Order: sequence, then C-alpha cells, then structure tokens
Amino acid sequence: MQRRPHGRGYRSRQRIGPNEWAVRARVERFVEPSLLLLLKERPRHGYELIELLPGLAGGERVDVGNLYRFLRALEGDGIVESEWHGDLPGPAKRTYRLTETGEHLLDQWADALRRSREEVSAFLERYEGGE
Amino acid sequence: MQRRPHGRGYRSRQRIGPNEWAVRARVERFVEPSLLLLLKERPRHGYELIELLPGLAGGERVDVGNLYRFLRALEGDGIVESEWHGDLPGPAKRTYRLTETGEHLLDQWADALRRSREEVSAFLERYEGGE
DNA sequence: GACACTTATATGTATTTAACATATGTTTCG
DNA sequence: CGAAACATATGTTAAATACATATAAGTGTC
Repeated sequence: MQRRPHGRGYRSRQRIGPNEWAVRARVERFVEPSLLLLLKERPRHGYELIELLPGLAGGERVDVGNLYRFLRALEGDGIVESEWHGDLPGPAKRTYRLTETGEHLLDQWADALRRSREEVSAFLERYEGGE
Repeated sequence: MQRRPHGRGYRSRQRIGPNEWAVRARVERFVEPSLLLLLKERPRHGYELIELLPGLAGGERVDVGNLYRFLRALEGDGIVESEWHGDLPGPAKRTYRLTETGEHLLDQWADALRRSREEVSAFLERYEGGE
C-alpha cells in the first residue's frame, strides 16, 4: 500500500505555490471547550461528539483516536464522568456527562476565549490601520 | 543549582486547586502573524521584536531562543530578508524586512484570523445561549 | 448465514509547536 | 574594571496534534 510520505505541510502553514502559502488560524486545544459545551448541553457518547464537533470547530473533523484519549484524560481530571450503556441500540457506548468541575472549567474557557478574541481584534485593527 | 522539575501545568490548562483549573486560549503560532505585522510597519531586528511582541500577544513574552530560530526559518521560506547592521549604536544587529511573499502571507493570516474569530464568536454565542 | 458497511472505542507512533535551559560576544555606564 | 543591558544563537524536553491501524458489535442485504 502506497503510503504518502508525511512531514511537510504537516500543519498550520503550508506551501501551495512558489511564493504562496496557506494558513490556518486555530485556537490551541479548542476541542476541549467544544467538548465541554456539547456535554453541558446534554450527556453524549464519543462517536456522537465526533459528528458534532465539526459544527463548532469550523467544519474540521477531529482525530478520532485523540478524541477518545482526550475524553479519558478529562475523566481522569474529574471534568467528565462516564458510564457504559449496552442497552441503547447499536454497539455499547460510553456516555459522558459534565461534572460540576467541568462546568466551571467551561466558564474559564469562555473567559479565556473572550480575551483571545480581543487580542485577535486588536491585531486586525492594527493590521487594517496600516493597509 | 536546583532545577525546577518541569512537566506539569506546562501549557494551556493548569490545575490551581482541587477542582479548579486555569486556562489560556491562544491562537496557534500567533507569533508568526505578529512578527509579519511588526515587520510590515517597518524593518526591525530581533531584539526589538522581542520587546514589541508582548504588545500584540496579550502581554506574554515570547521565548527569545525560539524567536531567532523562527526568524531564520521565515527567511529560509522567503518571507523575510535580513541584513547585518554593524553601524547602528550597540552590538551588531541583524535587521529583518518583510518580502512581498511575506506581505501576502500576512494577508492570508488576517483572513484566517477573521475566520477564527467568527468561530470563537459562534462558540461564545452558543455558550451564552445555554446559560 | 456470509458479506460488506456502519457504529463505536481504542492504541501506536511521528511530527510540530512551544517551553525551558544555556552559551557567547558586544556595548554602555558607574 | 565589572556589572548590567543589548543582541544573537543552539540544545533539549514536553505538549499538542496528525496520521495509522486494531478490534468488535450491530445492521442490512443477497
């Protein structure tokens, strides 16, 4: 099986021509607040989150493997709690719900995101001013 | 010399209490557009950029070592160009200026940052709606 | 009931980005 | 002179993310 060699254009900045670059501006670890928000709305299982996350993160699909690891790490930190549900239709699912700590963390994220948005706005104003 | 063990609270999320977390929301590689903007305004040398960057990146000081590496990487990609200036007062400085490619890249960054800001706004609206 | 397909969760590993540490030389100023 | 500030640079580790692959149960279909 032909394996695409990886290593270049691996992430945020990518060459698309001799003097052309494409960039993606993303908030670091944005999946975390996204997960928390989705779980605050109601308990959900991993696969459901995978389908819903692109709606919050600019259409970008998240890495499946990392998501499950992420969820268990959050559980380890007491931010979410999970339970197996074998009764629901389909394969057994692990349903996650947000803890009180998790809700508080989401609030922190919201504050941080507002501050980040301010920074970006200040940047853009300065940029537009000099055009 | 006592070396502080590093590894925990290393980046965006940090435990500050039993059920308390502090978070920082940052745009990935935000130093890049910041550098480009500062260099678009006028050519500058590395040390000057170090002093000016916190004004764009929420007061956070950037890592000195990484910055110089960053600048040379940008030069390798044709985004900036540099020249030694031994004539100016103080130690010899390498003065960087933005190339045309760099200006175009900055425009790309501005677009990307506007999109990112939209995402964050959408997130916050959804968050505030459910409070 | 064999088979492909979807749903669901999980681990392995490489790469990129950022943090932390340290080295080296020059200039300024008391 | 010696300390502090100016200026650039390399080495190394940890965190975040991308990419690859494994495993198993349920669903529909011929």
